Amino acid sequence: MKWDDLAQEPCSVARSLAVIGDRWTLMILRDIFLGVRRFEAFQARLGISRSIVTERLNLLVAEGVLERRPYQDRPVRHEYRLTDKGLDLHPVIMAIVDWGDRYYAGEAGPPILRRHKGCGCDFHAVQVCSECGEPVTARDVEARQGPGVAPEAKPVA
Amino acid sequence: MKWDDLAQEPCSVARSLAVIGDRWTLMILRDIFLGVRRFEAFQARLGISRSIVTERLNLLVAEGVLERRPYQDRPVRHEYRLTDKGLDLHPVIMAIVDWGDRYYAGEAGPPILRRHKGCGCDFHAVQVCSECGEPVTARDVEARQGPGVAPEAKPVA
DNA sequence: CGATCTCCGTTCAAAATCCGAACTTACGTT
DNA sequence: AACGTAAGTTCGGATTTTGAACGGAGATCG
Repeated sequence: MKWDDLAQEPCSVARSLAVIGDRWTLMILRDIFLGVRRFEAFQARLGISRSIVTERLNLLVAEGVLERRPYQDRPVRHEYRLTDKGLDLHPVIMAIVDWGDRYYAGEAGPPILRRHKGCGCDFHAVQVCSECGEPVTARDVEARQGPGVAPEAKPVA
Repeated sequence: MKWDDLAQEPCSVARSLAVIGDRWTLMILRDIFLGVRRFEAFQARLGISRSIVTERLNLLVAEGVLERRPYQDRPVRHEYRLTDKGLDLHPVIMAIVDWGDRYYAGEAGPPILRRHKGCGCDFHAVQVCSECGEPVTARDVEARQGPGVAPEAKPVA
């Protein structure tokens, strides 16, 4: 399998990763959720090749995760903003943050704190079941084939 | 910045991605959470180079995400199992699944259904605030520098 | 007016990474 | 003896990624 084949897989993980499954793409998304919007800022903060920044931003725009919009004329300058589809990636970033905070934060604590505006507390994200509201762990989940897979498709496990 | 520098960044996203931030690594983790445990199975399901499978599994073992343990003698054969640290990656995979289900599932629906053993319902994961239990979206979060960053470190935004 | 600066890219050769295919080891099976 | 299985390793060529330079459209400086 090649990278480009991922989007065709009958698997939501594969199809998502075809868009965001790349280190720099995810780093760009991290920055975007922190408020970074401009090409130069991404390039400077990440310290990576400009062509990679270009390519990743273009892909995210093409996939509807980001929107490229002018923020001034003469000369025209654009900034990249999250669409609703992009905002829905927040749980992905938060899940990654939580894991990193738990296993890779030093003695001092996490590098970034996040406050929930709703209740005013510093928090971390917890995943709960959409139906009963109870926390969900790996062992609480039973996966089975869903309707989106053709019968002749290769089995998932 | 190079890939290897990610682990040194004062950022939980970067440090996590240094371990799991790779398409194939995340695909391997997807399979593991579906119950796949053996080298041959990963290689066959993903259809990627055996050397990549080797390298990724070794990294995950070195980082304590997976455990390599013999499941038979003569000849010795090993399988890869999630450690507790690895099980804690479940929210990451689930967040990716949810996004893919929402934006890339076809008419028919998602390719895989997941049932919550606790309540018996098919569900999707919802992220809530650890403090107040209310759902959290990107707009509800205010990030600021935490204790794990040295004062002289470069600012996060 | 000419020089330099900013922002947002593009181009290109060199370096790093990835891939497929074959090979290896160590057993079991027919 | 020949074949099959599980779990890798090796290696040359294909693909990606990178750094560094270049472009261009306007703004600002002197």
